[in-house]
Amino acid sequence: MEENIKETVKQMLTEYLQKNGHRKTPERYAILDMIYTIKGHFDIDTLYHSMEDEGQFRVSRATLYNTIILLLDANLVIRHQFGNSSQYERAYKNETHHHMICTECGKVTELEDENLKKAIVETKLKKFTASHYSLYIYGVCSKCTWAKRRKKTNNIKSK
Amino acid sequence: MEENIKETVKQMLTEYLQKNGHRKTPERYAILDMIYTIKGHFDIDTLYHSMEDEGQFRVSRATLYNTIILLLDANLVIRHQFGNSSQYERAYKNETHHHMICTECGKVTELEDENLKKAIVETKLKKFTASHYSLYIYGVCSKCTWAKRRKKTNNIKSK
DNA sequence: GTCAGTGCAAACTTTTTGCAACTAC
DNA sequence: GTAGTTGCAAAAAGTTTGCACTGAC
Repeated sequence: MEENIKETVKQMLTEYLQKNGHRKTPERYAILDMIYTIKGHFDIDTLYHSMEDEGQFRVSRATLYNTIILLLDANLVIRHQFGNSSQYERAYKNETHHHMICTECGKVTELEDENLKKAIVETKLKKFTASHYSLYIYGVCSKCTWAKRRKKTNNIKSK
Repeated sequence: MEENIKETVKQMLTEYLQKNGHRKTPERYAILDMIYTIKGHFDIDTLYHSMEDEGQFRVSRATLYNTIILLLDANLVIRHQFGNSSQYERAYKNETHHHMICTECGKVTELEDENLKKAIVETKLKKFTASHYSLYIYGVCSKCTWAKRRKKTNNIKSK
């Protein structure tokens, strides 16, 4: 099943490259394969090291940046922008999910909610053709809620 | 009315600073004032120049970064992360809106939709206390849709 | 008077760019 | 053969940090 997805996205890349007059380089396929091996989010640096360590295929960071742009355009990867650096994740056969981001510790938790998904998809947009979306809910995770409460109590005590 | 908002946020900042044992520096109030003068999004660089030009108050970039962190914590400013640099906007009395981002030209359009807003706010979250959220809808704006269509036609012709 | 806060410059991180070498076509 | 790609290193862009000085308390 997983292998099936990899084969499919490989074909999608081939089609995309052909249609747009780009070359089918081994680097591009190796990067795509690695991305569809990683589960969840990753940034360029993580991808760079994964390629070398697990993927046994060395590519430069420049090539990673170039290739990611192609893959974004081919709808094979999506980009997120929480934290300092861009985060990416595979786009094909990856259920759309929402993100809860803790403003205290930066932890990102994924969230599935059918009603919410439905509401967003059904929203009518003017002069715009939507392809995908990202919902980020900011707040404080349970762990940090307790940490914050402790801190506040201490502040009061020390006064 | 606008002045009223500025007065209110100034008071909110004073309260926040007092509660957390921070000093009431003129820089902090000048920055807050400038932020509530700007309509819409801004990044640090824009804010830096606005302070000098319109606000006639010179502050260093370091202070801007420091102060923004305080204002985020005080819920007086919210941060967005589209594009390369962080974008900010005032938080108080600023209706929550959603964003449509064109993946071709990068243009960001704001969107108001009551149903959508309701659906998001009413979503129950586990182990998480939400404070605010951001919805980014990616796609192609009408202008770029036409540009893309033209390009495609040309490609076919040239083959 | 003291220490939090500021300005400055240097450092750091992430991303982009220019160019020579390479290779898919 | 040639133009699209790659790797490298330098540059750019955005943000953080160290430190001396300043000013809010």
